[in-house]
Amino acid sequence: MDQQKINKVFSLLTLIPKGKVTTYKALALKARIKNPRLIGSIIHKNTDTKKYPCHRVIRSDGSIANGYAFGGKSDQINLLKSEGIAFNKNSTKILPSYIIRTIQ
DNA sequence: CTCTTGACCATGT
DNA sequence: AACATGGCCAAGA
Repeated sequence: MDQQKINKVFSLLTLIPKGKVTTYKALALKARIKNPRLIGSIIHKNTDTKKYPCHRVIRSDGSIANGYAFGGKSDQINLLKSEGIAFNKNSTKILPSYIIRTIQ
């Protein structure tokens, strides 16, 4: 992986406003990465929750990814709820109005 | 160099 | 809506 693309991904993470989330696909498009899986790989290695809000990144269908390395899905959901993000009835998916599908 | 794996996605059922 | 399948392509073993 290019270091440039990695930096791009993390700088984009810092741009996500509190109370919103974005998707792996959106990040991949903006950072010119061809496979959205690579986004997950990148942010999994650099586990700096304090610097970068990796809990604000979700799948394109609105559900939470499996591999969150800080207590799993439930912790991630709680973090997002504490930021004011609402979920559906099962707490499995984020409501579409909170999701940024395209990054400016 | 060749496999296997993955914080995914779109499509079909 | 929920599940299965195949595709994707770069890292790592």
